[in-house]
This record gives sequence, C-alpha cells and structure tokens, in this order.
Amino acid sequence: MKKIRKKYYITTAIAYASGKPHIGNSYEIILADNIARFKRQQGYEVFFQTGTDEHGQKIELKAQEKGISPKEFVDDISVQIKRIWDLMNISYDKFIRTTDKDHENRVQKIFRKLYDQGDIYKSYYKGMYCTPCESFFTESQLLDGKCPDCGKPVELAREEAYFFKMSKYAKRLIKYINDHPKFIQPVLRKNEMMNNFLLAGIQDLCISRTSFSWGISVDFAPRHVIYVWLDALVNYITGIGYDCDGSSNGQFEKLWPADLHLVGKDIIRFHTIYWPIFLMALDLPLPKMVFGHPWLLQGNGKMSKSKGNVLYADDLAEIFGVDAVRYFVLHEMPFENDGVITWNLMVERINSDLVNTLGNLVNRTLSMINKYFGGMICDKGVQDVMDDDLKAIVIATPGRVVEKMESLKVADALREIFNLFKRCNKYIDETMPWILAKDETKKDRLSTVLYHLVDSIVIGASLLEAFMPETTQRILEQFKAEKRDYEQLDHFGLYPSGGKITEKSEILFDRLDLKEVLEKAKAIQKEQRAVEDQEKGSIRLEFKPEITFEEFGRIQFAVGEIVTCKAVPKSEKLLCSQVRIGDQMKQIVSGIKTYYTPEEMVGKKVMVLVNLKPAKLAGVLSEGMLLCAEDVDGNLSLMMPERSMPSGAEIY
RNA sequence: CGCGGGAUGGAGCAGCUUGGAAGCUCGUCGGGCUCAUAACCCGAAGGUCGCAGGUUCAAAUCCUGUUCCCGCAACCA
Repeated sequence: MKKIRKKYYITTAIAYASGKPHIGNSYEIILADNIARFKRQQGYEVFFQTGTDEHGQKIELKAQEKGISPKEFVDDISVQIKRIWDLMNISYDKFIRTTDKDHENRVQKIFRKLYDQGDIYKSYYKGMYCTPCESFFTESQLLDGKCPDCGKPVELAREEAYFFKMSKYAKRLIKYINDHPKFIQPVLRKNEMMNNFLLAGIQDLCISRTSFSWGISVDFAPRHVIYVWLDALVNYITGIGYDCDGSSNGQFEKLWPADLHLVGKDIIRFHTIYWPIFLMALDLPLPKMVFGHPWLLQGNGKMSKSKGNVLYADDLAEIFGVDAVRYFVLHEMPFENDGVITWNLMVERINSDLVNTLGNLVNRTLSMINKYFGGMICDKGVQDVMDDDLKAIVIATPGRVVEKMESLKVADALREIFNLFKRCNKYIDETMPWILAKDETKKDRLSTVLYHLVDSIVIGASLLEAFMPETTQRILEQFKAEKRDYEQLDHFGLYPSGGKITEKSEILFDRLDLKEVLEKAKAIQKEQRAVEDQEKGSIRLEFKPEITFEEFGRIQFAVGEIVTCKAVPKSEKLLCSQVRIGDQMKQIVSGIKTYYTPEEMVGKKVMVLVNLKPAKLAGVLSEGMLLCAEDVDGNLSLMMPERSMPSGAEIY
C-alpha cells in the first residue's frame, strides 16, 4: 500500500523589522518550530514559513534617525532576526522578506486585480489633520480638540486614498467562522472578534497611504503606498508562489490553504477578519486555523532598553543554552493567558526539570551501566510485576503527547514527557539496582532493570525531539541509540539487546547558581545600556525653521536661584519652586518630579525662561520655565551655568 | 463610566465554555535511599478560589455589583 504523505503548511507572523526581537517575539518562532518538528515526526510533509515585515512608516522614521536608507536599515535587522532564528535551531523552510522583489511584484498585481474587480475603490480619507505632525487623527484621539502629539490646532482635511470593501464580504465571513469552530483558536478569541468587530459592523478599510513612501507603491498610482498589513498578510501566499495572474506554481497548489497561522493575540484581528476577506476577494480558500497565542511578559516591570532589562533570546541562550531556553518558553507559556519570564523562574525551572529530573536520570543510568556491566546493555528477560507500571506509563505517553499537541497545548505535552522521566527515576528507587548489584544471583534481574530504563529513556528522548532537538541528540548519542520512529514509540523493548553505551558520560545540563546567573544578567544589562547610550549619541535632531536675531531677542533667559521647592499636590510629575531672579521672585511649576526631589532642588542656580506668559498647571500658577535637556527616553537634566553666577544674571 | 486582561495555598499556573468532593510544578517541613549533578523516592503542612450579594439541591465555575493590580500614545507577538 502506498502511503501519501499529508502536507502541513505552518507560518508565523513575519517579524516587524524595526528592531532586534526580544524573547517575547522569539517565543512565537520557537512554538512554531516545535509544532513543525512534531508534525514532521508524525510523517507530515511540513512547510514552515517565517520572515520579516519590512515596510512602513515606523521603519522609515527609524532609518531616518540613524541616517541610513530604509533598505539598509531592514537589511541589517533582517539579518539579525534570521541569525537569532538560526541560533535557536528553527527549522524553517522559507524565510520571506517583504522587500523581496517577487513578493513586491505579486502584491502590486493583487492590488490591481482587486481594484479591477471593484473591491478596491478610490475615495477620500477624512479626518482631523495636524499639519506640523503630518498626521490624521480621529475625533476621539484629539485632546481638547487639539493634536494629541503637539497640542496645536487641527483642521478638517481629506486625502485621496484607496479603500477595500470589507462590508461586501462580512456576512460570508461571519458564516464561515460560525461553520468552522476551529478556525479561530483559542475559542476565547473567536468570541472577542465576533462581538467586538464583526457583529458590530465592519467598515471599509483604508488600504493605501500617501503620508510616507517606504512601502510597495500602487503601480497605477505611484504616489500611494500599499497599506503594510495588506503587504504583510499576503506573504503567506506569495511566499509559496501564488501569483494572481494565474501563474501560481505547483507548490502553491499543494500547500494552500495553510494549516496553521501562528500569531500573537494582538494581531489576531488582522488574521481573522482582514486576511480572510482578502482571500475571499481573491477567490482562495481560507486557512484552516489561526491560533492567537498569549504573550510572554517580563515579571518585574516593563521591558525597557534604557533600563537594560530587555531579555533577548541570544543572551539567554548564551547563559542557559539553546535547548534550555526552548524548554522554558514552551513550558512556561500557558494556552490562553500570558506567561511570565524572570531570571529567577528560569533558574528554578531549569534546575528542577532539566538538571534534576532529566539530566540526573540520564547520568545515573549511564553510570550504573558502566559500573555494573562495563557499558553493556542486555535484556535478560527477568521481569517483575513492578515493571508493569513503568512500561504502561512509557507506552501510554506518546499517545498523550499527541493528544495535547493536536490541541496545541505544548506545555501540557512537555509535562507528559517529563512525567515519563520522573517515572523512570521512581523505577530506580523501586528496583534498587545497587542492592541487586550486591547479589551475584540477581545479576540478570539487574541487567533487565537497566535495559528497561534505557528503553524508556530512549522513547522519552525521541518524544522530546520536537521540543529540544539538540538534547535528544545528546541523549541518544550517549546510549548509542537510534532515534525511534514515530510509529514505534509505543512499543517497549526495541533497544537492541547487547548494545554498548558510551564510556564516559557527559553532563547534560549544568546546575545553575542563581547568584552567578544574576551577575551575568547584570553584565548584559550594563552592555545594553552602553549600546543604548551609544545610540543616543547619534540622535538626529530635527531643526526648527530659522528665526531672526531679533526674534531671538524677544526671549529672555536668566539665572534663577531656587529658594524653596515642594511637590504640587495631586499631581504626579509637578514640582513648584520659588525662584529668586535678582531682586524678584517668581513661582515656577515644572514637570520634573521624576528626576529631582524638592530637597535637592533648593539652592540650585538654574537657567530660567523669565518672560514666558504665566499659565496654570494643575491649578497652580507658573510664571516661567526651568530649562532642561531631554534624552530620547525623556530623562531630564536641568541647565546650570558652567561657572558660578549670581542670581538674576541674564543669559544670551 | 476610554479599551482590554487578570485576581485560585509562599512562587508560577491549570480548572470556568458544558456548575457536582480544589489540581499541577516549584518552594517549605518530616522520613527513606546512596547508582547519580546536595540529586532521587515517599509523606505532610499550607487555599472560606479578591470582596459583597443573587440563581441553584449544589458555584472557583452562571448573574449583578464592588475593590485592587497590569497592559494599551510601541521595546508589542
């Protein structure tokens, strides 16, 4: 009977190439890799696609800040991202970049096709426009009717743009989602989408921009750049060869529709509403499942580069090892709710599961075989009733793992595998090989016990491959064992009797010392901060329009001495200072409480803008302004004369 | 009332859709064992499931109200 291998097409969201991906971003790719490897093990012909999303205004801005072209910028980031994926042992089959020429061409064709068939139409984007910021805002975004960014007045404006007729397909989509309960996973997300968006009525989507240029232009209207989400989403089909002019290749015919799109819970909306509708418009079948996974969050406070506490997969891999990182993120990530990652938790988890349960099991088994039998493993067939439970559990484990993996509960699947290893440890205590070793007549029983152990470990290690490929390899090598085929996993006793294991066993995972780890963490933080400082050194300041000397003369600065200072009640950031400027006093309120305490303010001689029109801040009158320098993170530093100057000295 | 997520023994989580004796991992304490990386095995303590009402024979689970945390203007998947 000829067996046809079933295909399995899995994707991750393509990573936005605006910066190095932190451990949270890396979680998704590790999860995808785990699923892809597992499916391969099950005999599927897997195609695993990932890549980078490289267009958009944010990237344009970041490149500008760095003083390089957007393409140079994304080239660099894309390489960095790929390097981390490779480091983490990600078995992707295709790494797509949205700046790939064939992708860009196909996107343009898709846009044109949708336009030609009337799903895309030209109209006007209306909104409140802030000229200095070059941005549109909705009514609800405005602060007191003014621009939320700069506070200047906005005006009603309109801009030519292309729109997609979402409404045309909404009904069909609702029906599809209801008819395919597995389409959106977890179910919780399905309800969210239905109630918040679809049933509330879906509006046509503006799918072009003219406010920036870094993107794929509309070929028949080059001033317009195609909305990044349309650009990004279609990577799932362009990457495998789709072309809407009919020249799609066989790969596309074979792989589409995708079996699983793995995406973060925050972008599930794009994948379960816009994406399906685009596909309907292209007359293509919809993906079988979209799984919105939760986030991996840092426990103590938000990740911040300037705090230096962002966790990156490569740093973690350097300290803990690639497989330990894979293990942690897969294990710690629950199914629906967000997971937590801290140095503490990592050390705890790794020591307890990898070092104690697994590493020690392998080590003690190897050492007994070498000690008692010179490395020979033989099944002498001396069974005992106490073996039955071990065998039962080992043989049942593969099925349990499959069951959990089917529903994408990878953490539970991992737990099943480790229960197998725990059962092995228990078996050693039950059979007490060291007692058997003292009795020459029990030699065969001892050999049988060790054989059972080896066979169990080999099965467990084979199951572990999709999660921790390198570790599986290392375990099997030490036992000189072949990896078990998927179909054989529930058969006990396949290890060839009479095999010989490695003579000098190698420790699988080193015990971690929390103190040492924290020290290494500190070093990394220091480094991150240094990099950040360096980046700060190259801030690109946008200069305001020129002013004349006369205009400058209207502004008056002077040295002011802070006489008293106290916090403004009921405000988070404000300090109120009494400032002596020569023989006069002014009350000045400043938003610097985060950076200066009232006590340390007193006595400082600082630069003051003295002729600013008084205003009330949080109900307190302020008659001037203390001048500060501000870095990219908003840290403030007061300006003070370089040499001692009397209060009231004018600055110009 | 901006939106959203959460609150379950010391820590991290599961259980909630479809009510029916509160579970997992770690830690703690006690015991066992010595093949092994102070590891492994057994046992125990510890929770009125944020609070207050309601529905029900029965509520962590359903309903209403309330308090407190945490994300969201980007380092977001």
